[in-house]
Amino acid sequence: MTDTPASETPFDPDAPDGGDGRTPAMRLSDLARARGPDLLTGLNPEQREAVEAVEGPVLVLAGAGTGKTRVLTTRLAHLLTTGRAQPWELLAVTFTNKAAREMRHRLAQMIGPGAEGLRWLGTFHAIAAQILRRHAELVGLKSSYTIIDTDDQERLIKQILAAENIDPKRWTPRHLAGLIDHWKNRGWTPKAVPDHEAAQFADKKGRILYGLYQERLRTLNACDFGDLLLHNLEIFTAHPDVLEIYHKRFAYILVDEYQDTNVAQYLWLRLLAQKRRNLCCVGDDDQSIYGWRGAEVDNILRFERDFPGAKVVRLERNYRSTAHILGAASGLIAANRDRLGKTLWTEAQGGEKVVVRGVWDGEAEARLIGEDLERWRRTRRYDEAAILVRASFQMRAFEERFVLLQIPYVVVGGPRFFERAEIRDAHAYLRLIQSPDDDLALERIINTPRRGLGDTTVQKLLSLARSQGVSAFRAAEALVRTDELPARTRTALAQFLRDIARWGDQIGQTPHARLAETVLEESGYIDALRLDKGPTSQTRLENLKELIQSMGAFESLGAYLEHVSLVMDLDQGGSEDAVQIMTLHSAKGLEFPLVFLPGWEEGVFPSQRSLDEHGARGLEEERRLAYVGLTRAREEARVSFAANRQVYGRWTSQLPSRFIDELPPANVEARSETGYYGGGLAEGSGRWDEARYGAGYDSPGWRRAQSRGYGGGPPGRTQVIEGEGRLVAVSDTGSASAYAVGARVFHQKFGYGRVRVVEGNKLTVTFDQSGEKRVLDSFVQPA
DNA sequence: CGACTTACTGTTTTT
DNA sequence: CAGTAAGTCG
Repeated sequence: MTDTPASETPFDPDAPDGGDGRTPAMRLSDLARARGPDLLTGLNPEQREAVEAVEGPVLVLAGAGTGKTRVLTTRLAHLLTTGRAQPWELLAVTFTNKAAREMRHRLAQMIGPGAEGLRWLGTFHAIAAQILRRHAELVGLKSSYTIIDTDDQERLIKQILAAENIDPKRWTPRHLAGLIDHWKNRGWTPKAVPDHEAAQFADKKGRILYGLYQERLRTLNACDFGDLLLHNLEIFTAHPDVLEIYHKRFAYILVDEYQDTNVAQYLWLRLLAQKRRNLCCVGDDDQSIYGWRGAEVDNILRFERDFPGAKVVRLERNYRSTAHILGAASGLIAANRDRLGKTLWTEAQGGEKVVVRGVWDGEAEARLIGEDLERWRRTRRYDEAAILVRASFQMRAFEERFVLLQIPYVVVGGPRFFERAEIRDAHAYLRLIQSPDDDLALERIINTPRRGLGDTTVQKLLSLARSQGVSAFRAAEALVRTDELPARTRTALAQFLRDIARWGDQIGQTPHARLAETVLEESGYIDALRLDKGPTSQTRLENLKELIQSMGAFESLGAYLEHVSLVMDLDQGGSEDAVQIMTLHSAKGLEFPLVFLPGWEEGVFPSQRSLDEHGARGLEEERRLAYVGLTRAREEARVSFAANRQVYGRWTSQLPSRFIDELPPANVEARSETGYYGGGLAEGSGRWDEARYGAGYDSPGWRRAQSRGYGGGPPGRTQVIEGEGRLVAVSDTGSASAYAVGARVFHQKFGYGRVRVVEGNKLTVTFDQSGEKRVLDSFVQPA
């Protein structure tokens, strides 16, 4: 993200945006005349409507796989080529850098290099940061403010808690950081936080602490991610003249993934759009999966109320998946109450049904999927397949299995490059040499590598700094001129200060990548890492090398640091043929021919925590997550669940997810692996070998019963789930359990126990060895 | 100040 | 179970 210097007057209509007098728009309209009509050809009627509804508020409800990005980019291109707007008059906001990059790229394919002129295409945060740079003084910051990450944020809060004598064990810095984040997401300044919210932390000190934190940030000339938006809101509401500038500037506003906006972002958009009302929001309420981080589905649900006369366009024609996959996904999501309602359809005929399979445990699940993948590989590629899990702890079983089978895989998402400690350390050095007053950077690396400046020294330094009202660096400079410190400490500190100053002097003279190298070498950081015989030290050295390499692409050190603070994202070059393993969250927006959806078990998916903490709302979000998962599949989706799973080292008995019951039977094939594994029933006890898992599954009666819960189904329906020639689960979905309270039972994993509670076919059993568990009655046998 | 042991605590993720 | 963070000892 290249930034223009703050000194420029960007709002002058004659600003040099276009360059040589022939503005991009003129070039673009020439282009339009040349090949105008083909921009809209190939769009279906709804897509076309969404593109051409140019004036006034528009809400585009774009279901999964309905060509959302195409509509978005075509709309931008359309605005430009028809001459309605100049590139710099378009505000196009996304959530991720990836999405912004993608949009710019696709636009460039449509209209050529003119796409470069869209200076206001970017993430909410990047655009808010740009605006804040220009008006920073209005909220008490300098335009050179730094953007701090969550690490710094927590450290700062920790200091504040310590200063306020609050027990950091009872009230963790992370907890407060989370609350403050939440408040900022809602657009609340300290004053605006409602009492009942503020009272949540440390005996009603929440508001005060939030205020102190904001104060500290201001003195450090820093802000966190939430502040970028919040400060924008403050500026816009307190300074109508500034807002006016942007009203003039932004002729058309476009928002991607509108269902993910939080309150602050919503207010921001509303302020910017209220004058011209040319706001087009694209989103899908059914794919809102970020409620836990502040997204308000409500924003999309009430769009028409907020913008009276809004045009609503539904994109429902899906170009991605087979009819069965769509049917399964639509059936599932229909169970949600809070939705605007869309029905995906496709002209595609045929295709496989969604496969649902039950297995004994997590290991068997990994084995089964491994085999599927090997079979798939005979005709297709590994990178066409993805495994989408609810939580990352599920990944390990697959990784272990794939290493064994030598199936190549990549874990997408994982720990981020810029979040690694060594990268943050390197950045802290660079930040410090650039602005020595950056206390957070100083604190991070003053004793990294160890140079004898421990906790006591740092504490002394910080308290001195606070009492003098100066930065820690300045305080240190004063301190080494006194006899306050022990001789050794004093020498070490003096040396450190001299180093920082010396490196600082080299900025602008030494190329910044080279300078970074020098700093890491001369500080002893590299040496310390070389001496470290830990298993990760080698990788960390390589990471640093990569960092130095990537710096070369930037104009200056400042430009580089600005970039990393906002774009914590690196292009992941993944061209090898490998199976992709990732969370459902990180799969949003992607698609794969073959998708595995393992771990569909109560407690795992839907996640117990979601249910506990957010009740019905949490469940609906989990269901949307399931919907997102299914709709990633182009050709085949395979859901699985295990009867037993090891979570945090403990074995737990699992119940199939309620989402499985909610899949329309017509689109599902409940596959027993019996035939394939050639096994009969290991210990058949008469009633078990009669039915196959699939037998009763398609019956509407069974399904209706299921959706009401396991207890109330038609009598006598038996569900058998098998794997590897051995009986893994039998579920009597019909009549009440054959077991009575007090009965002695045996379970393969948990051993002997006594039935304590019977609810339909679910038992609560007190096992002699493993304590109380909830199990399906079919997992146990009379003892 | 640094190495070692013990207690604890575990979703989802971007910016 | 497994990773980390804080606490204890030399």
